[in-house]
Amino acid sequence: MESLEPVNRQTTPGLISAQIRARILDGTFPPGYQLGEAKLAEQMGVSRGPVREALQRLVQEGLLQYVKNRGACVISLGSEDVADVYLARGAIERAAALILMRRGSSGEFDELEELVSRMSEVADEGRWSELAELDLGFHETLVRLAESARLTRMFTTLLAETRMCLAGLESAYPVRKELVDEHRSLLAAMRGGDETRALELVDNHLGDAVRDLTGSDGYRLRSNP
Amino acid sequence: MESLEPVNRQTTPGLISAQIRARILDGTFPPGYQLGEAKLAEQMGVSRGPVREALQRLVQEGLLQYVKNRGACVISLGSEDVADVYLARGAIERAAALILMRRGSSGEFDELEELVSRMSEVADEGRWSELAELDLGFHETLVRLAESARLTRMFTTLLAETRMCLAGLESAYPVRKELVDEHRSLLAAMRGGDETRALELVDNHLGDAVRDLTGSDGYRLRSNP
DNA sequence: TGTTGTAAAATTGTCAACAATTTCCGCTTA
DNA sequence: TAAGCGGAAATTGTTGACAATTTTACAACA
Repeated sequence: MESLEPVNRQTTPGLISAQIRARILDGTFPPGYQLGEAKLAEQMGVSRGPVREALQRLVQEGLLQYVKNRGACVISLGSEDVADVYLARGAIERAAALILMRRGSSGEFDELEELVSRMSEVADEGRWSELAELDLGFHETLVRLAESARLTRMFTTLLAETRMCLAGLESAYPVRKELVDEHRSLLAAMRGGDETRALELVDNHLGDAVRDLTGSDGYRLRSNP
Repeated sequence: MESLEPVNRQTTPGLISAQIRARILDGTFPPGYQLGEAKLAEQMGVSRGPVREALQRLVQEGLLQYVKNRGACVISLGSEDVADVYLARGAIERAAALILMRRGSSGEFDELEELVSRMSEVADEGRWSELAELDLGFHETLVRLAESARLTRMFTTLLAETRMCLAGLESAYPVRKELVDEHRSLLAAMRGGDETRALELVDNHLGDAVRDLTGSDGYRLRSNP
């Protein structure tokens, strides 16, 4: 017998927070921007209650900062924060990679393979913004495939913060030539079951990203000599 | 000149959520218990607004579940959830251990040494509940010493969920004889800079905990043969 | 007896108004 | 001119009331 999916309508604060989140990530609300409850409420045609709830949700996600009696404003991530975001991503992604490798079912990797192929195409044609999106998609998929509710939950927040890091750059996304190759070789290492190498590649990949974003090397997880 | 600490008065929702959190963790509000906003508000002498905000905060922490139009109730963690909590803890704690080992300054470990000593004392005298608290304290300290805001933030939630797992057991905390030794040898491995062994010990330690909590082995990160 | 429809009760969702706090601006004063 | 001091304006925090939804209870009916 077919199981029926439960209907889940969106809640009002959910819709509101989704809109604000999108505005933050696409740069409409830049870092430091102060979000007045009354203004937002009027613009969206609701009262301040649901808006407050939405803002608080975004604070928990790490996209907004709340100061008592002074409201919410978009966080601005310094280079230390960028390094910390990628450090935390490393923790989650290493665990996800380990789970996939030790699970054994190699069919899991096909979805990742597909993404790498598309990255390769897109990179050849110089569509950099799409490449950036596929890059994030690869990592998001990696964690999702691990099928851990908590790893996924934590990574969702980190992914949003990563987009903040990228949006913070006025310049274009600093795409490296090696980006596609790095994903390809990571995938190969995972397929081959070479745990040590796979974890090393995850670290290096994220470390490279931090170096590109911050200009210096603030990443704290260099491999030992 | 002495630096003056900024005064940070607690916000009302903060106080409320702290109280409710304590009630959940000490078992006053058992898993599945439904939390009515009006009742809580009356008991604490505030209106429903701040209570809603507090509840939402606890939902984000993973202690409550929210169903649209039906309010919040305390989550009940099945054995799958227990395994997932410890899996996620493994991800964070492995990263923290790596950071500490690669940082080099061995003075960091003294605080952990102190905790292990106290664990040993307490275990000899059979004060099990204190031992359980020190156990959690060890892991909390391990992550805090890594000085990563995001690792700490994520671990706080996982620690609360761990306490939920422990509170869910009507029986006493299943303390193992090996508990103290496991911490001691982990600390030794970290001091010695033996990364592979340290990570393995973290995995085994958490895996053992899951086995004791669920009765079966639901932990997904066994070491390879 | 078991199911269906309906109304009452209880609970959550939303709103608008009021209180408390902070910020901003012009005035005074040395 | 610059610092200090109100007071007004703006913003957040909290409240109580009302609307919408869900649950529960109970009667009608096959």
